[in-house]
Amino acid sequence: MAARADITLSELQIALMRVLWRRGEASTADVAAELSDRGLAHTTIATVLTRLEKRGVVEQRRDGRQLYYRALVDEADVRRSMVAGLLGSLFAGDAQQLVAHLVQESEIAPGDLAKVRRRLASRESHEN
Amino acid sequence: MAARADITLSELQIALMRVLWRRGEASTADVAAELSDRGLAHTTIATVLTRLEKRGVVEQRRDGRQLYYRALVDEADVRRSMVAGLLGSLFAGDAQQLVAHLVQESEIAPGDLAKVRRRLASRESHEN
DNA sequence: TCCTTTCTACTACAACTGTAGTACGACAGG
DNA sequence: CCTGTCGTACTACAGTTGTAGTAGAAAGGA
Repeated sequence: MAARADITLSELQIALMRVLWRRGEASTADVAAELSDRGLAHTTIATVLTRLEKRGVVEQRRDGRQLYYRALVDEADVRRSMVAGLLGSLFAGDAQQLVAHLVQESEIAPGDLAKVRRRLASRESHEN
Repeated sequence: MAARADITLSELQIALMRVLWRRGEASTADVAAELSDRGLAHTTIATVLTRLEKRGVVEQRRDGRQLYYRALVDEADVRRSMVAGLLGSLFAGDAQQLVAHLVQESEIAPGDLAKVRRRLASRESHEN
């Protein structure tokens, strides 16, 4: 639900969301614990979470004194809009160029393209 | 040159840069003219250009009263860092997942993967 | 020379972000 | 009951971005 077109999140925001996506629901403390390697104050985490809530990206549930958060957009939604954004502004909307870039920058090996295709083919059946 | 690691630009900034990349050098007016469909005031263009200059992303040359700008980073640099950023935060650094995403979201057809690979292969042989 | 057009420099301001401190209420251990 | 701890709410502040107005200088036309 709530597959809004434009869901652009910052790196930190995505990091928090990833915790929610993985766990389904998480308290502020849970999120802070998982991101403890960043050395952020827990109030920082709380602030970002509150802002995401205000923005409608996550929802908040209260249990006693604690707040539990749950994502309102899924990872695919965010990927969709952010990849589309990058594609549009830097690759003239041409995904082939993006793939070519990945290969040239050695982010992916040419042979892996076939691998991806095979993997997808076996997963989907209405494909040619 | 100046292939700094982190060159993250906003959509608007990229749009300005694209003009510079295409033309090599362009005055504020040139850039404004090419982006006139956005309905921005030319002072807006000038402001953004100045900020990019301050940030070291472009350089400025003065000719009489006019300022001419020239990119100090090339498109590949920006693509590199921005794609890497997206890859890292949203795809766990796994480019195969990104390619799979592109196919699944119909940004690219499975058959095009082979096409890209072929295209790159033939380019490779011409490469000096 | 004087008025008008054209640029740039400077200033402004609202959003959003990263980051965190402080205050205050609730709860658990003595 | 008292006190420290914990968690949230609120406040703060600097940096970036989008957006643009205004002032002042320069150049051009009459």
